[in-house]
Order: sequence, then structure tokens, then C-alpha cells
Amino acid sequence: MPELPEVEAHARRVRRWTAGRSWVGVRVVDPTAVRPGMSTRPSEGGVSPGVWSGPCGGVLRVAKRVGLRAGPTGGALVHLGMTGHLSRVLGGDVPRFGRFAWQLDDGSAIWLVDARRFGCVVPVDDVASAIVAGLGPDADAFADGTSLAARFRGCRGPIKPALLDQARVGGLGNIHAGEALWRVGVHPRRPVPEVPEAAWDALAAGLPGWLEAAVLNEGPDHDGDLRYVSEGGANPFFVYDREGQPCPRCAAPIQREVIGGRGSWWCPACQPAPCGSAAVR
DNA sequence: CCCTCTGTTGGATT
DNA sequence: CAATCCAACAGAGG
Repeated sequence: MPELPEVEAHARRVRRWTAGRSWVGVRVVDPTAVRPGMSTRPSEGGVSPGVWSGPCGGVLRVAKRVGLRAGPTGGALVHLGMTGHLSRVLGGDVPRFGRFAWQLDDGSAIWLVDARRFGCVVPVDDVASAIVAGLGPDADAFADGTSLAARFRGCRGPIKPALLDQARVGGLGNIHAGEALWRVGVHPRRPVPEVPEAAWDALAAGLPGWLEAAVLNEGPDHDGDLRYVSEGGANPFFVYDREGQPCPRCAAPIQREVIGGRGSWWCPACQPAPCGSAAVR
């Protein structure tokens, strides 16, 4: 799953691949990948992909969505789900797990490759408006902690699941939400009203740089293969998937617990548990 | 080989 | 967004 940084890295690549080119068609290998709305359910798929011909327009990226244009306003949104990526293939081969492709006038094709099939292509009449529908501002777009905190007014629950709510703030996923909380020293289960002002300030100030660094870490040149977690070497994250390993800051053993249905990792020393939260094992 | 567990998404249900 | 279940599948570990 691509979160904001990996989706942005894909968008930049697609922008390069499509610059100055034209669409010549699409290939629908898995019709269930083409859905009427942003859904993770293949059973909702099967809609028409629309007409793809003529100059490639600009490539948009908002939160975890990519927008491609076919014509002045219309086109499609792409969501990568958990395991999706966009890969360029020179020639007519169908890559393993290739679901859908946009064909270009240089003989190449941009493939939505997705083993798990939560990713989707959503044809829309107006890319610019559809791509922001239902989303809060991107996580890297807050001028200060006050405006960031304002997105969470009225929210009582633990901070980490709240950070994942795309209607409040766009682009954060399980990994980067956990990483950000480690950076600012807030326990993932701390109730939103108990998050100190200084932590909101630190998040608003830090997120743009942290997320851009993660984009660059994806690398500009590879063909789109996922190397987010599993491929290409060591885990690049501070706490994600590091249960029992020493905290990079203080060496205390990282803890893991399921919060809001998602694996969550934190440092018990840098991120003290909120009052009344019993440590489970 | 088989079974169980985990998971970068998000939505529905209870 | 409180917790749980689900979509659909790969990969790791026992």
C-alpha cells in the first residue's frame, strides 16, 4: 500500500512516461479492476473504461489517488489498494498480475499490476474534481499545528486510527502514521483530545519533509516495481515491523499491538502510554 | 504438502 | 474510527 509517498513516486514516473505522448487504447485483462467508484471490491467492477485516444493530459496525484486524463476534463482515477503498482512495459507482454493497461503511441504500456486486486481504475467525467472528493487536505499541506488539529475537532478516539481517516487528512497510511507518531513522541492509542499542541505543531512542521524524503527514497528510475517493504533490502522505517528491536532513539524494545484493526508499533519509552491504558503483555 | 497467520487499502456492519 | 468483519490473494512460518 502505497501511501502518499509511494503513490507520488508512481505519479512522477507516469508523468515522465506520458510526457509528449498520446494514448492509443487500453487493455482490460481483468474487467473487475474497472469500477464505478473508489471501491476495493472486485465484485463491483465491470464498468466501461471509456475512450482513450489522443494526447495524454497531465497526471494528478492527491492523497493516495492518481488521476489520468483522456480529453479536456475526463479520464480515470487509479487507486493502488494494498499491493498495486504502475509499471511500464515496452511491448505487448502482459506482466504477472497485470490487470489493466493504458497503451501509448511509442508501443509501451502502463500497467496496473496488483496481486491482491484491491486496486481499481475508476473512469470519471471530471478528474480534477473527482480526485479530491471526500478527502481532507493532504498531510503535507498544513501551514501549522492549529490548522492540522482543527481537522480532528470532535474526535475522541485513539490518534492513530484517526490519522488514517482520509476524510480528515489525506495520504497517511498505516506505516507513515505510525512513523510520524514515533517522531513526535505520541502513543498510537492516545486519545485525540490528549494530543498536546506541541505534537500537532511538530506533525505539521515535519510531515512535508518526512513524506518528501520517503518519495525520494522510492527512487526516480526503477520501472515501478514495489520495493516499499519487501523488496530491495532492509526495512527503512523506524518502528514499522520492528517488534522487539531496539528503538533507534533510545534502544528500548519496540512494542506491537493491534489498534483499530491494524498492526501498530511504538517505543514504550519515547511514546508513553496514555493514562488508564493497561499494557497488554 | 497443509494449515495458520499477517498484511502498504477502505467500506460495511454490529 | 470503537471494534470486528470482509473483499482476494501472496508469502512466510510451523
